[in-house]
Amino acid sequence: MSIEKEQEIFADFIRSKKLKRSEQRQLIMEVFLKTEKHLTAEELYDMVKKKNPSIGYATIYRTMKLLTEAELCRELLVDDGVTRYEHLYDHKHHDHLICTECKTFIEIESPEIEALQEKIAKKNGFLLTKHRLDLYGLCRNCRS
Amino acid sequence: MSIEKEQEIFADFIRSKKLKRSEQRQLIMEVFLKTEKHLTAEELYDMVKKKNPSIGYATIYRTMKLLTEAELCRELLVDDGVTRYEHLYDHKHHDHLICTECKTFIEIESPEIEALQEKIAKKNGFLLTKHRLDLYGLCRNCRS
DNA sequence: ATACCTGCAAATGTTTTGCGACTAA
DNA sequence: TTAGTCGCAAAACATTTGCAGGTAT
Repeated sequence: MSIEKEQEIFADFIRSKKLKRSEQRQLIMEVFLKTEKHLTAEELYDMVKKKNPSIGYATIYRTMKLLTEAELCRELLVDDGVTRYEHLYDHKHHDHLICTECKTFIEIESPEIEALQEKIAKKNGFLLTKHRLDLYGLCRNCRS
Repeated sequence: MSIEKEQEIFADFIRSKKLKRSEQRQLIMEVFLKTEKHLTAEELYDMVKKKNPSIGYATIYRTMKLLTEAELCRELLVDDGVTRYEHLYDHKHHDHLICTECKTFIEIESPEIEALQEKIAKKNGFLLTKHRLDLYGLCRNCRS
């Protein structure tokens, strides 16, 4: 899975905002894009630190904010109080099935649920801007 | 709407856990139960402080944990990072429609959505323990 | 040369915890 | 009397920010 398109989008974003490219941002972006997981800032920090031991937490957070702004990343807030980051580019909207034991994230999609949500919002006079559906439970392995 | 039944449940809970009754817990419980809103710890603290100015934050948090254990309260985690508390006793399971502007919470219920969730969980081999559905948007008043 | 960036440490905001004094049982 | 409880201040935790020095354009 190539990450070139995303890198290009980020480069454009940096240029359009009159920001600068930097080694650190480049590295953090690569680590994030090459890992198809829902990573926490800490996990990202640990991975990036291996390639650049002088990196600071602040740079991780600041870069992830930029990637989020550039729509390459989505911040995921789950019930354990730690923000996770997931790929957004070329990913359809989806929700999550989360194993509370091993923290596996499975992405799910349900047009039927989305339709029902719209119906409920409409009935209550709301203009829906976003939603969040997390299903928590035990995965096949952790049920035993 | 009477709160006697809930008070009785809490008294039983306290007894069964070999804890003690106290003025502070009684007061916090009353303030919580008499307010049919989704309160934050801070809001609760402010309200309780009016009746007992010496109350501390820690007592609010500790008491709300007890009420949650006693199943009189549910902790609600929404995207602004602040925990809110809502009544649980005699309240059916429900989700929320939240106005991001005025922070109005509307409780919603959808057996159809719940059924679809179970179906998705089953398909993925998950044993569902809980879920969370928040719909964010603008309410009728805030749309203008 | 002029922004912008970085790492660090300090600050933030929410929630939890340790502790000595206090109080219900 | 002996647990449990309280309020306080300090700690914990994830995240953000100010700053002085460094870097891309």
